[in-house]
Amino acid sequence: MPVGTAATVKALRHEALEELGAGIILANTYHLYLRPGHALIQKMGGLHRFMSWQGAVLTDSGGYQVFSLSDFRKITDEGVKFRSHLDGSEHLLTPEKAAEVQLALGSDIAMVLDECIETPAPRDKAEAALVRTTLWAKRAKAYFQTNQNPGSGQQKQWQFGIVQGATFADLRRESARQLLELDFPGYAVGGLAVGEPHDVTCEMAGEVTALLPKDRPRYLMGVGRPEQLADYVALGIDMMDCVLPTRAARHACLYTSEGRVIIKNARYAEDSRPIDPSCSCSVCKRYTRAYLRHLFLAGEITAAMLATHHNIHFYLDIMGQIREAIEFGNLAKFSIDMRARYTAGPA
RNA sequence: UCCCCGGUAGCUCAAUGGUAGAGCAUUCGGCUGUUAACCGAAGGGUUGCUAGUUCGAAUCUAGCCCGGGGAG
Repeated sequence: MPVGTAATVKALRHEALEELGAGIILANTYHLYLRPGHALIQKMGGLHRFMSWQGAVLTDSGGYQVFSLSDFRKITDEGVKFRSHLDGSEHLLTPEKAAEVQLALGSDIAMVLDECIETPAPRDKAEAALVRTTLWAKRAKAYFQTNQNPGSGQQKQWQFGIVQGATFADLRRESARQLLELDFPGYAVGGLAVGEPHDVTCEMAGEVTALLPKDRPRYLMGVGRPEQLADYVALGIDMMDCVLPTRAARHACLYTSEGRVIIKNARYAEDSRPIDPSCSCSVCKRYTRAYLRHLFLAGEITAAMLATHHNIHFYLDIMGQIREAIEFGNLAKFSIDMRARYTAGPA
């Protein structure tokens, strides 16, 4: 899922997303609640109609902002008290409020509010966050079920639970067990890829996917690097989202089949090759590295647009290749090849 | 011809007698449920030139060069 926090995948028009075959994007409850406000979006006919996007939308709950906006918040069992990063105003985000906002937005998949903590974290802190996340999931589900309005002709929304437990395998398992009792239509694994080594991420994800039902979506939140995606799929992960392809693109880092290309580097000044010679995206078909580099150095908006287009194509193409590899039974080999190409470095 | 203002990093400018700095640019890193067209590091100086005063001058003095303005 490309990330479109503020109801837009930065630097990409929906036409481009459709061309790229993006079927679902991720938007953010916290950001849309602050601006333009869920009431306004509801008045405009819901998130899909408001942003004119016919694909699916998953809304994150604001749980990650509990972690990333740590200077601006205070957490209690009731919820999270935030100071807006926009104007400093105070807001209380509770599990019920997060569900309410997402119902108003009308996203296809809503996430429960969770408490995401940093790693490495002490065990007592991880336990507390786990307990609170389950408590919040219970309340979020109750609110969601009571207030979902199937008579309105609106499409039915799904709500996913989120497993926490930091880097403790037993806590991860316990968190999964507690959420399974609540019977969500899909489950996410949260609080990973926040600084711990990749093999720890995999170990934790593996502990959880082993317990979650195979016939419901299993979503690893916030990952990952290109060469890591196949590892997660191999562990049973069905869904992922990541800002990396879009953010890195705006910062002049392009992902290619031969590794990362830092397009601002002087070595590309007279490089007439496409970003990735073996890429079939419309940017690679038309533009050279030299031109892309020029656009970045000149600070042109088009640089971000073209780079983002390519990186999203690259990520979605990897997912396509992973599906193919599964079909042919050689996912493990694909994963090894991918990592080898990335350690080899760019052309 | 005279008077005034200025000349410091590639650019725009700080530093009023005591170790010459900043922003931008350049080069190179980083970015994992977006506070992020962002963040970090590095390179880059005979302070226009020449003399002088001083323990010590980007800073004070004189002359010259260059730019801008004014007077005639």
